[in-house]
Amino acid sequence: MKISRDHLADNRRRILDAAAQLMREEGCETVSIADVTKAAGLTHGAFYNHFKSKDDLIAKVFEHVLFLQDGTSPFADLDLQTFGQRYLSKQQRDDRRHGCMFSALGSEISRTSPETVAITTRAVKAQIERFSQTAPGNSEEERRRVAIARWSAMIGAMILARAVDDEALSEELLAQTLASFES
Amino acid sequence: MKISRDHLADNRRRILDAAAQLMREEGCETVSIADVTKAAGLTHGAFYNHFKSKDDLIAKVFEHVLFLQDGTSPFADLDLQTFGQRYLSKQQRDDRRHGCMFSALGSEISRTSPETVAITTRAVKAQIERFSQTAPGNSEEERRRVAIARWSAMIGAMILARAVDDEALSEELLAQTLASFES
DNA sequence: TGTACATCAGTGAACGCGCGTTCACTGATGTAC
DNA sequence: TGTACATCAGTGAACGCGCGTTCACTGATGTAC
Repeated sequence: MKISRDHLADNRRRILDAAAQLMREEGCETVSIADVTKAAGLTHGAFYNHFKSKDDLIAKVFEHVLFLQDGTSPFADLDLQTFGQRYLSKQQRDDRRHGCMFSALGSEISRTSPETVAITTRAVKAQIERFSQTAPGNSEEERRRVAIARWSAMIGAMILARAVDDEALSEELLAQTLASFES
Repeated sequence: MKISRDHLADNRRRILDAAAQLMREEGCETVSIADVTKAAGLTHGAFYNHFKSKDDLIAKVFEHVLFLQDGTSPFADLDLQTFGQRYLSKQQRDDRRHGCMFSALGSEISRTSPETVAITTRAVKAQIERFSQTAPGNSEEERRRVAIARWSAMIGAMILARAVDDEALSEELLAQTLASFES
């Protein structure tokens, strides 16, 4: 059956939202198109009216989360230090579905399509430039260095904190990384 | 056909080596048992004489790389600063097959079996304790904090460096993270 | 040391299953008059 | 405004394919005498 144009755009957005959440939780490749369309309230056949392929969906999910959805994110306008405080928290660690793409899918990105890597590259550049503006330091170069090093530490610490089954160690990884930003 | 005991142990080791390399390159789940056994010079049926399941293989690969293979690794006995210099290099970035498990598979670890997560947890603890011994700082607590923060930054920077298609940016991510350790 | 036999790791066909993708069909929506 | 028709997004059966896993069979190895 044909549906209204509002519903069409809505269905596309629901597929993207569902895919963005499921992929962060289960991994890009592990999630199936049937899982995604079911979570969006559709059947799998509808998928190809919106996306060319699964690879295309992955690229569009990265674009959706890293650029289009950015305005609605509670992390959008934070300075580097406040971002770090919110990021290196138990809530973020335990909420993969709505968390950072880089800690949830980081090591999978280099295995995705060139399109996805290109979108990721733009996002990394933009994020570093944003963080450089509020990073501490006496020169532009130093602020950029601090922005890169601290953002890298956040991502690495979050990945390690999620990869261990020892709650005390997991919290220590987050807390000590945050504490190292005080200097 | 039956084979000698030397060959049996050798075949198991070759399966583990092949799996360790292929998984770091293509991801734990993406690699198939047929791929692994073929790379080890066997057929897929031989696999179940050595491992209970694919999940079992993944756990044994982590154990193999993180503990058993450790003595042969060129990174085994380095102090934190030298480790960082070797780690944050283009060679490491471009050689996923033989590189760090955490940057190659980091965001997949939390989706693996409890056995694999337990092995990873032991490895993270051991690595932090090792790095704490050579990290700079005036107290044991401070050295441990620096060890955690710098190791996290290495892993995050390597993941980002592999996730972008801009060579200059990629090298900057590695170099600036290493430069931030100079303080 | 030589022989006869039991052992068991490797082989490759076969299994059920879920995957990504296709497509004929449906029927509500949008449009032309 | 009302009617007749064209459009096209969603449905669900169907496709080929590769996956993890099983198993009867093979034949070199290890062992008992």
